[in-house]
Amino acid sequence: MRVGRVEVAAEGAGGSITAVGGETRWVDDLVGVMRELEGERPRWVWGDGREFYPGVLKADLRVSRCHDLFLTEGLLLAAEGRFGEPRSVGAAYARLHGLPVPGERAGPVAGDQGTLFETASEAPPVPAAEMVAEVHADQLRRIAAREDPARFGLLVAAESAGGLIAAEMSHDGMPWRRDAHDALLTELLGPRPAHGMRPARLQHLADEVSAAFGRQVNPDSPQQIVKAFKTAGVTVPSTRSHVLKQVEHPAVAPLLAYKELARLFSFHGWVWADQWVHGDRFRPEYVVGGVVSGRWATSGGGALQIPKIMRRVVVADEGWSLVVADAAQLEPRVLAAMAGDRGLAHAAGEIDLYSALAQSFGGARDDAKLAMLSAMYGGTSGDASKLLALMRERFPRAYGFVEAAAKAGEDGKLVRSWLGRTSPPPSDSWRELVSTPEGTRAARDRGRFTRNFVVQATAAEWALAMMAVLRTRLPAPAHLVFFQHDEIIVHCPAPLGPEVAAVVHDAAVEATHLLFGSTPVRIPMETAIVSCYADAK
DNA sequence: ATCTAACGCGCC
DNA sequence: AAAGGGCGCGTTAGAT
Repeated sequence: MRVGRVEVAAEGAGGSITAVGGETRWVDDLVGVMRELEGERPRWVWGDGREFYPGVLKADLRVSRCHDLFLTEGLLLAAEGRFGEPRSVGAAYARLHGLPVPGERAGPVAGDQGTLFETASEAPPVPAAEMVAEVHADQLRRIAAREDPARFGLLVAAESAGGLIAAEMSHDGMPWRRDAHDALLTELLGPRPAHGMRPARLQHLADEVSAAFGRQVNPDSPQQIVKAFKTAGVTVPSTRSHVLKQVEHPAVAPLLAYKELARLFSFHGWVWADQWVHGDRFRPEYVVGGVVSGRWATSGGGALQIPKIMRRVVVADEGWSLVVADAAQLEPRVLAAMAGDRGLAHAAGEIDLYSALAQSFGGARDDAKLAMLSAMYGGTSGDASKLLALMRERFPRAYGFVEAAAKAGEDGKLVRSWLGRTSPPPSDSWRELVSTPEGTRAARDRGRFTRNFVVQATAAEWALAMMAVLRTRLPAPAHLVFFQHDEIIVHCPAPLGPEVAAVVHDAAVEATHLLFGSTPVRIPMETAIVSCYADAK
């Protein structure tokens, strides 16, 4: 069903609302009016979902789809080679009208007070509805002007859906059993210590380290550790755990144990839980498109770095289940589809891509995997060069695809994902460095970045498309509670588990079709219906 | 007192 | 000879 776009701008409790092409109305209860209109499933157009949508959720309304001007502006600016310019509606409007751009870091202005910056700190004094309307119209024009407007439009829709999902996941929270978390910490570290103190187990390990060195050493200080080892006659280049594992010294064992537990204590300990877990729900702050490749980042809570050992405290509510699903071997499958490499696509039609690859190689699965990863990451270590030669021979189009991306990067050019997300340009200092004799290293570094960018960014947009589809098809009250690059968790009443798993499967198929049309490549999701996250795979 | 860089390691 | 892409974030240690 084709339905219209409706622009909204909140101002206090009320706001303005405009069916595109029609009159702008002021309404005192914006969310109430939106609730009535949502039945027609319009695409809501708003400035910045991070500000706008949480209030809508608090009022218990969820919308089907939106066009997020802030997120879209970021995609467009990057595609236009203007990476990093301010993305707010106010900034976009100011650019349209040649006004000072809020948030812009302009060059220093001559003055007798040293460094002054010409910055418009606030949006232009124009009604929000007017800014939304003009920026929206401008964005639609710029999307239409892209090389492939249909693909870019899909990217915009997927990114905007990501904005909805991120807000909803923060709103709903991920099940997180505070009592189980506390028990786990106590088991590993000892009881919760007083503020500013080490837990008993950590203090014990720290004392062991000092005893082994025969003097007081702070195990949190790499400098002190390196010095202490030197005094003991052992020279270490760093205190990374894989380095220390090679060292024979009585301090090593307690030190490694200390480092592991200290990280748990400070990153995901009691203080962390006090801040981020409430009512047995973990509510992190996601940053949609926070990584240049389009992956999400977090601005708090470290949701994308939760140690695996913590999975045991993620437990479904009584009578509910977690449907845990991840897209296995997503990046090589995406590469196969993008590059149109028939051989690789054939292998990517199998459940275990690397095994299929190994057959084609006539080698071991591990070799095939290393070859694939080296091609995507630009690695050349160990046996990789031999394997890469084989890769080039057997899968010339896939190999050529990532090589071309690497070459473009080395030449300082931009690269784009399948749907048109664009890499940042190299910095001025990079350009200077690359033109010098010592510049080859910098060029190769950027080549590796752009080589990986095309694959990682396309994988990220596949995941966004998959979630966007999934979100609209989930049977109520099932809802997404977690997303980590290629993995999702849905929380649902237990009887709905199998249906949700089926919907996840369908969403993956649909996303593959949306991006790549007809392709032999399959991007399957492995799903598990569990009550505890730790029980998945 | 506050900011920043480096380190190191958790996740994909 | 070795070598890989992307992040967040707590701690230390040095700079301001």
